[in-house]
Amino acid sequence: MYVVKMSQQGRIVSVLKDIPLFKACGDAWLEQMVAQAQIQKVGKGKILFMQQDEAHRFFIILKGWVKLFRETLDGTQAVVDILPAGHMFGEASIFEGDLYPYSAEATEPCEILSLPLRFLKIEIEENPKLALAMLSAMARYRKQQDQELEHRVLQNAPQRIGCFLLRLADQTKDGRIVIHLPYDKTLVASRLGMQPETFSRALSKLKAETGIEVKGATIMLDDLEQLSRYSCSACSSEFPCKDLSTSRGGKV
Amino acid sequence: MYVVKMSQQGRIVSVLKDIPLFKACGDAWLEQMVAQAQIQKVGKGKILFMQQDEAHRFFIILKGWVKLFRETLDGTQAVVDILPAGHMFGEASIFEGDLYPYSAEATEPCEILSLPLRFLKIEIEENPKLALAMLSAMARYRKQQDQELEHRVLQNAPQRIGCFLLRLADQTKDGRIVIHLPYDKTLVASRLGMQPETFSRALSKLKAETGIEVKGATIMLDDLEQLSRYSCSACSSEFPCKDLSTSRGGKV
DNA sequence: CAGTTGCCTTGACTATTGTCAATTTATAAT
DNA sequence: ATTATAAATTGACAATAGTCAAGGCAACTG
Repeated sequence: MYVVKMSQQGRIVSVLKDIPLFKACGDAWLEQMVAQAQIQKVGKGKILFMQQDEAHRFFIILKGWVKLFRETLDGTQAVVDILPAGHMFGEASIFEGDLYPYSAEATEPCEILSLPLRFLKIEIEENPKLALAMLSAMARYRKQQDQELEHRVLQNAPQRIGCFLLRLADQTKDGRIVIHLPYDKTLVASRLGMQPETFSRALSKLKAETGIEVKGATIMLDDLEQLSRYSCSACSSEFPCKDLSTSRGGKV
Repeated sequence: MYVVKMSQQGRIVSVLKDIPLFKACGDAWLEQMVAQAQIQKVGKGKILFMQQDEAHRFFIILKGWVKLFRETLDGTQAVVDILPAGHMFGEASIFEGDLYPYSAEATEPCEILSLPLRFLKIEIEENPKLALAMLSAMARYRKQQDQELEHRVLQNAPQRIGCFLLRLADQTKDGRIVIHLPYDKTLVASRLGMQPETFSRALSKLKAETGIEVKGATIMLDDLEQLSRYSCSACSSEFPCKDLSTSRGGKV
């Protein structure tokens, strides 16, 4: 872990500017923030923080994927989300009594930027624009969570996988499509709330039911309709999904 | 449905003042809001709005319980929440492109207050205090949703029922406790994401495992530990739950 | 290149939950 | 009270997902 060098500051500022939340913040504030930034390169499996830890900093992923999860005393995990580069996490603790509401772990070698929560908190209180942006972000997240819960209730394992794949694809595209799983199947399974074995069998069933081709982490479809007819029938929203972020692969 | 009479306005204002969100708003604004208020008395099963309807108003429950749900084309429902008197719903559509993100139905005869969303939206944009209060409310909701999702993954049916019961009880209290189910078992079942038959059997199992007594909608325990040992072992947070609202029975 | 490791798959079995149908119990209405 | 109506329970069975153990495959390592 190291404080950001002058030469890197430009890079960091541009990363921050790519995050919708910080559109509301002036350059002066962003630069002040970046001065407090730290970057850490971590290996696979590195725990960034544990649920209920005191939250002093929030994080932005520069490289790699991060798993957010909650776990019981006996070690069983419920995966909250798996986030790609460009995404932020840990910032919600501002509203949770300054405790992290979940644990975070690098699922592969990652580069993680961290910033002090205190400054964010103050700025939210003092900059109404940022407060509004934060509201939008929270609302978007809320929508995703509602949908996630719905999927767990209404979709079975093969349908959830189909839905997951559809959301990885460019839904405006017609015709043949190739999808790459963004991370290990085991991880995808946990992200979808099922066991690896169930995932494997469910993917086979999806293959049998829809005729998709599976080759390792690569999935090929003749067209999206092949999947959407199977998966989206058990969803309250119709295809194409209206809530997809530009950076696909993780919830915003 | 009727516009609120002068004689009722005082009552409405005091209802609004009991909602944490509106602590941030001045009396003048509240009265202006109340002038636009409507009250409707509705029978059981009345649909207040459907998912994806254009959202012009948000609602506050004066009497009765309201079910929020999402449903697929074939009519299968995923219950998002079931709210008691004093709670607000439909306000999140401000951030969802002015469409309701779920459907709402009265689960029994209800008295429902509705207010224009437009004014709320404007006030949120202009009153930073309200924006911050809204953020807190959203954060609280988010926490609940995260926990809900976790419970669905980590707890089985009897454990979820036990958890539901614990959250109805006064968790500071020691010794013998009597709990009343706030609504039909069928509804509780849907709230917990299971079939009525599963609920019935799961409750029997809970009874067998923990020794609670069940008599219709009344449940008696010797002490909370009886339940918490059974249910909370499959939860990432420890007992007692720190996130309970004062008005128990529904999520805040 | 052999050997190790981790990921993925498969089989056999169990546990949990859902479905359908029948019945009992509770509630409300006349 | 008597009936109509809805809610809850129960049994028999099916579907879905989880568990445990074994084997296969591929990537990395020395």
